[in-house]
Amino acid sequence: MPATIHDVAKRAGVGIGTVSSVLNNSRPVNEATRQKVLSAVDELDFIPNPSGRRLSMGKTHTIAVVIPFFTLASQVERLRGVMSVIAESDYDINLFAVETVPQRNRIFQTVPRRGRVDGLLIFSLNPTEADLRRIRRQDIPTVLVETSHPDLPHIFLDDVVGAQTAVKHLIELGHRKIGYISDHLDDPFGTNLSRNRYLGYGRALEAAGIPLNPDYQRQGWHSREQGRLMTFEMLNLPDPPTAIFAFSDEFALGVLEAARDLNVDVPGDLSVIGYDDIELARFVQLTTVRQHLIESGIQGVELLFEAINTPDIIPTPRQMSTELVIRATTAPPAR
Amino acid sequence: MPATIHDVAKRAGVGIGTVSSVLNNSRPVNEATRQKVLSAVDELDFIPNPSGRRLSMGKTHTIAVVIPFFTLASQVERLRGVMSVIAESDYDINLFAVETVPQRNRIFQTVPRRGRVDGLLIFSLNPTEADLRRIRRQDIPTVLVETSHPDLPHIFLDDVVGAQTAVKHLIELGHRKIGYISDHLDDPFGTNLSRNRYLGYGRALEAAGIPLNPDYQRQGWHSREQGRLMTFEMLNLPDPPTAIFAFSDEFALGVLEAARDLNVDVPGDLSVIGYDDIELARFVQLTTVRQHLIESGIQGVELLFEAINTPDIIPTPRQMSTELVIRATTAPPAR
DNA sequence: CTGTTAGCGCATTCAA
DNA sequence: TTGAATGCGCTAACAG
Repeated sequence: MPATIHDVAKRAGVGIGTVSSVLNNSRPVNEATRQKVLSAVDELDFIPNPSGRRLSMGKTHTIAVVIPFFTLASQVERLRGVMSVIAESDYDINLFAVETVPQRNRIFQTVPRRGRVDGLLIFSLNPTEADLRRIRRQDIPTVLVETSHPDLPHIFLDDVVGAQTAVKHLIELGHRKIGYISDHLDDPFGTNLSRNRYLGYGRALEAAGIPLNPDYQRQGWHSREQGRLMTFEMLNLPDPPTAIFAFSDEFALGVLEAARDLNVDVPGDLSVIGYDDIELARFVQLTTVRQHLIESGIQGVELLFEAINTPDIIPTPRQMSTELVIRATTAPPAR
Repeated sequence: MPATIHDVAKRAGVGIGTVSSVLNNSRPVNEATRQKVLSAVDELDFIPNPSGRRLSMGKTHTIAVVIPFFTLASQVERLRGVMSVIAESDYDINLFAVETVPQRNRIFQTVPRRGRVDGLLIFSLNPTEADLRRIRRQDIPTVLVETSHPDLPHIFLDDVVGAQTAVKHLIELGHRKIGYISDHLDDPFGTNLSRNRYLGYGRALEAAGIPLNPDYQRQGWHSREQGRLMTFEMLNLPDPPTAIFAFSDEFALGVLEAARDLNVDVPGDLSVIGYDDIELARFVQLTTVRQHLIESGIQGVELLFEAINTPDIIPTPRQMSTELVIRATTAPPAR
């Protein structure tokens, strides 16, 4: 039904090679015939069929973006960064949201394929050794964002230091009873985000000579609601913490919600600090650790384009800074 | 580099037709050869090249989702609904974010093509007559969400009624000075969302015999910040409104922010009502008009799949209800 | 400068 | 039940 290159060629009275040449500027064409072709293209509203093109060129002009926890604002902001640079390019973007482990495995097995996509942008997930073998064998450019691997270009964010900074801030304010609310330390996806931030938390406490208190640690599935529930438990302890460091802003919002429900004043009776600095954090005046989410998405695609355009060269990973943003949810403890 | 169907055929000692048959169950195959093929597939980690497949079958197994204002939480929630059903299907999803008018036009011109995608899901945007002609000529299934067109299947949301309900609520509380903060009534994308909600606003006022006051209307670009600025202006009026109906929750958040900055008590001195019921609305206890965002995304794809699977039949549009959700930002006026 | 042809990887028909 | 041949729409090499 749609016009093909043959239709255009016939209408312009030329061969298909000429049409292709005009469209791709792949070889010089006489200006007169060039115009004939162009008007035929216009009249037929012709646009080359991408599948034909891909098959012939061996490139898909498509990149896949793999995103776990798509419900989280932080992931969406990263994606936003990606979209902004994709829009300026002539690449298409294939979106893969992963919510379950089987889904994750299926995606890692089927998506990184030459002929399917030209590159892979993976958020927050660690490829297994098997995944890596496939990626290497298929020789498909792959960039990690918010995780890292020695063999793969990536946008690195130092979670350990980020978390440490946050907790150090609380300690400097005078807190000694500091809770940590997070995702499961060994999450089913093999992510090490929770663990790294936990490490930073531990180091900050250790540096201040504060022993770890298991009561002050809770883990649950990513969500504001879970954050709220865990906070309830923690605040109902006989000796509740005076401050809570949340794994993410999402969790931190749940903490704030719980505090509100329990009439616990923030930051008077409870200091709260989040992680990510999603847009909303500013709105609720949440003290948090900024991740430059949008920028991480932008740099991720940039790195990926580099990898795609310079085969045999693995772009050097980039490290992105993380910084404490002090707003209105942290203060010295009541006494 | 990646294995092709020929590699598999050779390794299994069969013809490529047989391999294809096994993979697609397209014709009966002897169990023994079937097993030979299957193990060859396994050993070579073979997955058919989508481009070859698409070219041969004339279907892409891909749908495009066109999303304006991707920065808005409401749009992301819709997309979330879409992703949840896509994940269960064997379709790929191509994402197109539109932020500018030229971008919009380019996308409408190049994306709705057979051979490019099997279907089109459009959020919040109205196709022009020219767009429609192309869609028809290319015979490409297209579903509209949050807008409507008599010739296209769509998920319809009655903005006029939704807005009217919201403003009626304010009037019933006793308000007579009610502001409307929105996107531009004639937005450059040709959307009529702002205008429809404005219509509902006007009708509610009219029904109560309250004259329209131009001072109580402000328009600006979608964003919390714009909402904040417009609210500043409005609250600085000699005779400021006692209630504000915002075009979206996003704007409403800006209103709340402005009120907070000006020390105007909500809902004591100012009632605020939004539109959409994004997840965040519940968190800030915003009274709003619920849109069932996620569900609208889900139903949108469902309709699209229907359209794809039953050619020649245009699925009947679906109407989704809209409902007032009263929370903590609305109350009777101070005096 | 331009027309013709081969081949990209696959599904599918036609023979056998 | 299966192998070989054809064509999907395109780019690029080849031949003029």
